[in-house]
Amino acid sequence: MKNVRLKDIAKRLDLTKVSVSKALRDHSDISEETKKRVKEMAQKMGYRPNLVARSLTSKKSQTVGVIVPKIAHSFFSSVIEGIYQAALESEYEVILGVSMEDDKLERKHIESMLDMRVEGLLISVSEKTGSVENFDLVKGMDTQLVFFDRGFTGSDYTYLKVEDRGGARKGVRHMTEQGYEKIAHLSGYLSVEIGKDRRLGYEEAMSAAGLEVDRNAIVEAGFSEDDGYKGFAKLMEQYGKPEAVFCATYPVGLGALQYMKDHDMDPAEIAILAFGSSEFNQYLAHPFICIDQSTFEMGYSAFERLIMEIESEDGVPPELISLQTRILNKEDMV
Amino acid sequence: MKNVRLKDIAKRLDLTKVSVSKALRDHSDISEETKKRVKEMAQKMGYRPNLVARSLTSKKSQTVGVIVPKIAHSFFSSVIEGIYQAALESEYEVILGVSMEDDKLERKHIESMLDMRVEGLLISVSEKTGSVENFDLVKGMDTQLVFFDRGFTGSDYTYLKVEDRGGARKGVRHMTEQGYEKIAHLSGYLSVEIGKDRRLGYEEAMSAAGLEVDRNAIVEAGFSEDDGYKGFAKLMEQYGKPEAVFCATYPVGLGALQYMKDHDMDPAEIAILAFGSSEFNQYLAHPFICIDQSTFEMGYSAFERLIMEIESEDGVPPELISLQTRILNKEDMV
DNA sequence: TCGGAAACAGAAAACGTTTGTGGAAAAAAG
DNA sequence: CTTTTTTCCACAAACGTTTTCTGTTTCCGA
Repeated sequence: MKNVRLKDIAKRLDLTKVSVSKALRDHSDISEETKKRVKEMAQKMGYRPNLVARSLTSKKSQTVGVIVPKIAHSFFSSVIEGIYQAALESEYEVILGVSMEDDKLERKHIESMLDMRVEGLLISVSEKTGSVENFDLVKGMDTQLVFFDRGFTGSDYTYLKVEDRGGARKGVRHMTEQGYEKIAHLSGYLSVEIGKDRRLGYEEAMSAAGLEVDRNAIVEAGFSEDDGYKGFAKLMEQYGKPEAVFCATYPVGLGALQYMKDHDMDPAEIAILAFGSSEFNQYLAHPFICIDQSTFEMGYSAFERLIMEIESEDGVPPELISLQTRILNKEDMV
Repeated sequence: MKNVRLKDIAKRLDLTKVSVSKALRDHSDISEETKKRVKEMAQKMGYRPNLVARSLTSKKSQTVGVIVPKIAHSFFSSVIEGIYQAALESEYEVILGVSMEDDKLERKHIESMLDMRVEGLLISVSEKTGSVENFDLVKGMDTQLVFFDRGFTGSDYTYLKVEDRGGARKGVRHMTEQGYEKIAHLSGYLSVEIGKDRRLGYEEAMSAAGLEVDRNAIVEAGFSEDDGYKGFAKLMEQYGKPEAVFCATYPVGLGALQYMKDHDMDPAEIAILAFGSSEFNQYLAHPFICIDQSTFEMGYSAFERLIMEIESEDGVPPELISLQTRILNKEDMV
């Protein structure tokens, strides 16, 4: 009753394990009659195929690895949900690893996953990962690699990212169209690609609207809540109160909000436009206007793309895929 | 350079694959000298052990499966983070499956995971899973099963849950001690264990404080945001405005809050006590008082426990483990 | 100088599958 | 009837490891 193998079924039916294997997989070698007998016996004996043995012979693990910097963060958990939705519709299992923003740990995960012979890897790189060399290991193996959200533009791998520059432009234009003029910007670190791109989008939209791009209206804050808090403080000091502020990320927006609360400012007076979104947005006393990154779709598409690369016979050239953003206003909050 | 096997290393060094295998694992059969040579060659050739082959012979996959109803939900993503933290400190990889609150899908995941020969399963059951029979499959295999958060009390498996009744009691007592008297309750479904237990705790704390348990002050709402919205509406109708309301879950609290916003009520006038918590709580105009379930710890402990059961030689009796809650006030919000 | 232990390495078998080849009997075609 | 084809199944080998068993040297003490 326990740990039934093909051999055990075979013995009971006076067949060989090979025939049983074939019968279970509906191979044409086997008669309908026999197939039926085999399947019934397998059921009765509680047979469960051993996928690790199968992987060994077939050289296919039907498994992909996913590595993210963190989980308890609405952006990633939503992307992951997209990944899992796509996985569900595929025949692959998913091994998830969390790098906790650490390149050494990221590397460790890659190694284990390669050793497990995953057929593909879906990675959003850690903050600390300096270069694409961290992934050279993959080259020696029959494993496809696809980056999502955070990756390397010039690499040999497909990379799905949001269209930062265009998204920022769209968001800021939305504000100018509403009549806002004194629009400040708490940017991300300019050393990071998305920080730079979002800022470029901001500048472009301001210029396009015929508004001056005031150096003092821009503060290089960072990406976290804490960065937002400090950045907003600096902004108040060097620029004064804006009508609206474009924040590089949702958490940065939260930090700014916190500053206002702590300093008895009325959040109603300053509109916040944030890159990113959160399902909690509607509960804020004054919800942000969000440049939504369609996180779920990113996960879903990234997974689909990876499988495509795995299953393609003769290699797919790597692509840089930019996903469109959309503006979430109060009205169309979920 | 690609797909190097023990045999390949052996050939280059004029050894057998067995010796190479032993050398790499520091077996005492092999001289230090040879070990060094082997390791260097392995490194040079880019050897990566094949864990699926290893699993097959050792009958240990060093892998556990985790099944949760959903991911993009702060409760679960935080528990998962705890699980991953514990996994990191262990030698096991984690395969994650999402049941999307569906028992059929849950079952499908269990089957695949068993077929992959995971050594253990960590499950928070779906809403739809009626009985523990959904897990009978596990019995036939060498796989340990541990429930967390949602599980079955009378089963043959260890179950880690939060101490709902005591937590609710503690929370409500906290309110009565602050002087609140008209405390209403939006409960979860009473058919569900945690719904019933939290309500019992509420009633006990009210009685203990010498306050009347008013039937009209209790509405059986549910667990979601939507349930909270409707439940609060009903409460207003049948009971009127309370001084405080104890919500069965954090989302229920959000629903109630939304109702207030939609009906021009001042959220400041009604304190919300919620079972559960959220990292966004501090950004609400009037943060909830939370009965925190120490989600991270639950994930961490559940994983630890599972590994313990896997590695114990001669079976561990199943346990019902209750985790303590703690009250999060505005002051000690992170 | 002998006996025995320690150090080192190889051979064979096993883990549970799948794939490929071969072959006997039955069925179809001539 | 023979020949050919088809149907059905068995056998052997392979996937990349680890484990157990066996064997050869070397080294040491008596």
